[in-house]
Amino acid sequence: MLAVMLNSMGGREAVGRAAGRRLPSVGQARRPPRAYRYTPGPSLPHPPMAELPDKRTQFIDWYLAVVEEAGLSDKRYGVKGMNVWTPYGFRARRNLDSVMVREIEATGSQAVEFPALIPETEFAKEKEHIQGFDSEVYWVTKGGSSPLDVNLVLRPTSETAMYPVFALWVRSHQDLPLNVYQIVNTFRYETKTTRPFLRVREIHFFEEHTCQVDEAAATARVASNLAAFARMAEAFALPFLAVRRPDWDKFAGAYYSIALDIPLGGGRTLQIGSVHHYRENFSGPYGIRYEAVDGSSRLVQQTTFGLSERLLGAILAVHGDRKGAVFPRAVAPFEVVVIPVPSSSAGDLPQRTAGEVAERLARHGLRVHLDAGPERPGAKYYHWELLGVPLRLEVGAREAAARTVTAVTRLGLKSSLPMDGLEEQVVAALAGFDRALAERALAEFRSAFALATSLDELRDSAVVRQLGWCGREECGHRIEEAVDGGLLGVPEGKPPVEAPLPGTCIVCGRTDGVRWALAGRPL
RNA sequence: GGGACUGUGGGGUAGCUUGGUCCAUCCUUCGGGGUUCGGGACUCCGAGACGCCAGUUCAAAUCUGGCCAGUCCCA
Repeated sequence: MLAVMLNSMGGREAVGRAAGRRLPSVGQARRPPRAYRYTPGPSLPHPPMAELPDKRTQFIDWYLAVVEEAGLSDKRYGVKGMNVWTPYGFRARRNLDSVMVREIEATGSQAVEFPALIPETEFAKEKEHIQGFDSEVYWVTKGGSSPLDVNLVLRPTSETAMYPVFALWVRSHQDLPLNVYQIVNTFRYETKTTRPFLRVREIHFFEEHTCQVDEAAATARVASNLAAFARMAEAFALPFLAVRRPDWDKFAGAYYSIALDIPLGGGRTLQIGSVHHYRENFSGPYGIRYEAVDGSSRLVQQTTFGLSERLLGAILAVHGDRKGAVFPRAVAPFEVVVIPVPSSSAGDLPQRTAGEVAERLARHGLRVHLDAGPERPGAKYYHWELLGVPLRLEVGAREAAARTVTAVTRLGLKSSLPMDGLEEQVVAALAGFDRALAERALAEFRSAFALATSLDELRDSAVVRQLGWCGREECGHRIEEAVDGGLLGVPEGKPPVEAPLPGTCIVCGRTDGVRWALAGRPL
């Protein structure tokens, strides 16, 4: 793993500084974040207060500003697409991973870890696969100064690393199903502009690979993966679509691919994961066979399930707002921040009480941070809102006198919680926050789709279009041309816009085999 | 893969056309002190940069070349 947690940096809880760059600190003095100015120009004598670009009209500027200002990733590392995970960003990632691990292991999958280097000879065994990845792999061709006899590929994904070994592991039907996953870094020589979390060259990758006894079992595994992802997405308050990609857009080597897509507004979409059915496309070339109950030798049927830190980008993109990041409880680096509100007459009472509150909540198992820094409370409010903490607790003289704390969620819901039973009240407030966040996201999700009945409607569309498609490739390409994007494919299950089945293909007007399909512009 | 552009303290910038005014401007930031503190305080003192390597020149942030990095457009 190249991701290294920065620790033992000296100073009391000083996790806020790395490599000379000021990071959002966790345990030390805070200052208001510097003003963000998104239109280049001469400095003003009095710069405006920190203000983010408008999310709707300048999405990518807004996104980059949030990632930078909230200190989630440091993109100043000198290699394109390879960014540094900061202490704060790493906390989010670890929480994200733990949800993925929890849900995939609930389906009986086991963690493994395969090497990062793959011999060219293995990499080349599946023809479509190598064609799909040929242009974006990193090669290791030398050991020291000597050229290698067999060049090595730095894994862009791990099929070709795992499957030769699977062939050794799988002997009998009793070895099946084989369900294993790993969370590792993979490498792709991305040529487009890279973006923190959304498009990187070193990918923090979750990949499950399975071998099944037959086609029906593999199909069931695909369904199980989709269900597991639905549970993850619920934890992230992230509405999504499972869409079967058209043949020309499936994963290199797959029999079919189901993509997990989210709308980003403005007709744009983001693929945050995928589940693939390989059938025997890989088990053939790699010789993954088993002896069946009847004594015959058969090839296994394979599936994979892939996710990455794009999920983190998606969470930022979907939930973030004009004040900055908004994290659902499951991924929030801190679920609660406690802020003492000093006053001249109260002495150290606010600090003391805030400390006690933080300690009680931490003992209750919550990820809590006490911001005891010297800044004024208002500055701290803005700071932690930018960083996306779900719940803020304010403790001042008023609260101390009334035996309460003031609670404000990141969505602005304010309440007064009694000190007695505070732990339960805080947990309830967090649950309420998650629900409100999910509702807000769902409302946005619903408004991101609309039906289209003619190709003209696809042009310059500000929503993702749901349309009738006959399934023919030539019609698909006409659709892609019209939206200036992609035919995402046919949604699994109910389409986003509830409507009776379409009568005709939007392109050719044919009536046979017509289904709802989605078209948008992938980010 | 092809093309265009850019690189000045931690972040953002002025200066570059016409080399000398620059031991480099301003805001922010960072360190220290003091007064403050219920939604981004103020003040005093201090710190920090011309992407890298060559070249031209009496003199280079400024001109030239190569490299590295980044951004945008096209395939």
